[in-house]
Amino acid sequence: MTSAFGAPTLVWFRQDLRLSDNPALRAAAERGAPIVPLYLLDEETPGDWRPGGASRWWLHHALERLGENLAGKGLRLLLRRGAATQAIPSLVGELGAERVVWNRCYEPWAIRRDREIEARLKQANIAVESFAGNVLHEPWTVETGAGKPYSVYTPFWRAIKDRPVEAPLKAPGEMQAGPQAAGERLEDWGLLPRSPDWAGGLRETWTPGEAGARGRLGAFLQHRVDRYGRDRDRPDMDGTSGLSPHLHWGEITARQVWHATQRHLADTGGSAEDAWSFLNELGWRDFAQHLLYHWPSLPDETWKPQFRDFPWREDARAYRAWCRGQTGYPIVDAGMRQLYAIGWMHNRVRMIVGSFLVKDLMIHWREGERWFWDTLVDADAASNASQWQWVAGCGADAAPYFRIFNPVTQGEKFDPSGAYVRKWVPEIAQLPDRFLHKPWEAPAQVLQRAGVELGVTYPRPLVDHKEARRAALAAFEGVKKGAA
DNA sequence: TTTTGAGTTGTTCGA
DNA sequence: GTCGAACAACTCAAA
Repeated sequence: MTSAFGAPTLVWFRQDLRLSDNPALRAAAERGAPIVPLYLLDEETPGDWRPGGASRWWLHHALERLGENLAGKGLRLLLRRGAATQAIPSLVGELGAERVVWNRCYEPWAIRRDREIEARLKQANIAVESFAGNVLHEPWTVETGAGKPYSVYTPFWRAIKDRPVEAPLKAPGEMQAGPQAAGERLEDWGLLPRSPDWAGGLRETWTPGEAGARGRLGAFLQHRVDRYGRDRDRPDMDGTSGLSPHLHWGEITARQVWHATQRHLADTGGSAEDAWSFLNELGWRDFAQHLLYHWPSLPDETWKPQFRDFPWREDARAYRAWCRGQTGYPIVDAGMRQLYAIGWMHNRVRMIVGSFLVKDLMIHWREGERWFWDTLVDADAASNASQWQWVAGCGADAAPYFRIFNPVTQGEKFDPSGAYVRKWVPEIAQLPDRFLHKPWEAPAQVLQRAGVELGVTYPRPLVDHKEARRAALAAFEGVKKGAA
């Protein structure tokens, strides 16, 4: 089965669905041996952390694009399904491959899996090479003066911000194809939603794939990065990069984004402050990977032990109202509906809805984490877990427990004209600005003129924020005493 | 070892 | 309307 050019190399694609700046692919291409590119739908990933609905939609399209891009270089993407620890070694045998390469992932289940596969392959005398994954700096290369991992962001950032970032690699040219093996058809994986097809908003919003990622980065650098510091907090404006899902799936790398931003700054003399506040967000992304690598229980367990006894409430009705954007707090509902419609929510609003779930409703942060996992196209174990723990106040580098977002104040401050709420909560769009973020305070006449009937066309507030805040503070007080 | 300064994203209250 | 202080104490990171 081996070609005249020798035994093939298996290039295993995972969260690196791109050709450019792909160290594993690059290394395989440079060896000159024939290449078999593979994507494996891994059935060994723990059930809670298999791609959710929105992620599956993204993955489908990302694989289509990757397949086309590889075809352009003479390769055919092989699709398989199965338990990776079995499937990879057995495919290697089937192909007569003598080498397997991949780019690293940092989720605990991925690390376990990769170690096991590496051990099996090496036992069979197969060469295995792994390369840096999609981060600026790998998690173990950043440590405190005492040789320990960081658990506070600011010193972590100080430690990396001036460190050189590896220059991105070019995509390989034409490559030598390895032997054909029987693969599956993407359509048969059922990654796309049917009956109902809820992906309309996703299709209108996103362009999965390497070209889509590059396009987004280009537009961001051209139009938005120079105002990033101001606009990034405004859900009513198009002020963020929108790169998160592309970064998660590795259609673009943090290294590419880092260097492109630096180049933009050097070439255009744009605002350094704004550019650096964007680069700082890449720092946060690395920090989340760093935390997950060093504290692998982060997605499942409350990081600060004293919070394990926090009196979380079971309230299926309130949880459902939150998920569906029916809490009666317009900014919260707008965010949750945006999420459901397009698979993404503005970062500022993520904090507001998170604080509301955890502190106003006192529902466990893991419930929020789970919903986000299923509905976000950028669902990423590290970022998702660290942000939920942050907002709940129980994580590494947590928000102080008394930092409880007021959904009315936040709405008025960051969506001052109400454009965001009006877009996503159209049934109250006719309300005047001064009542838009607090419809329950509007006089009956104003409500009537706007065609709003509270409790009928739009819900009354699920809880009274002032009261809920008091209750949350009291509960946090209890956790503190419990620890003492 | 001890000390010191500091810590993403907020709110409320009272002057 | 605007401003500063209080909210709590703890732990991290570095000197």
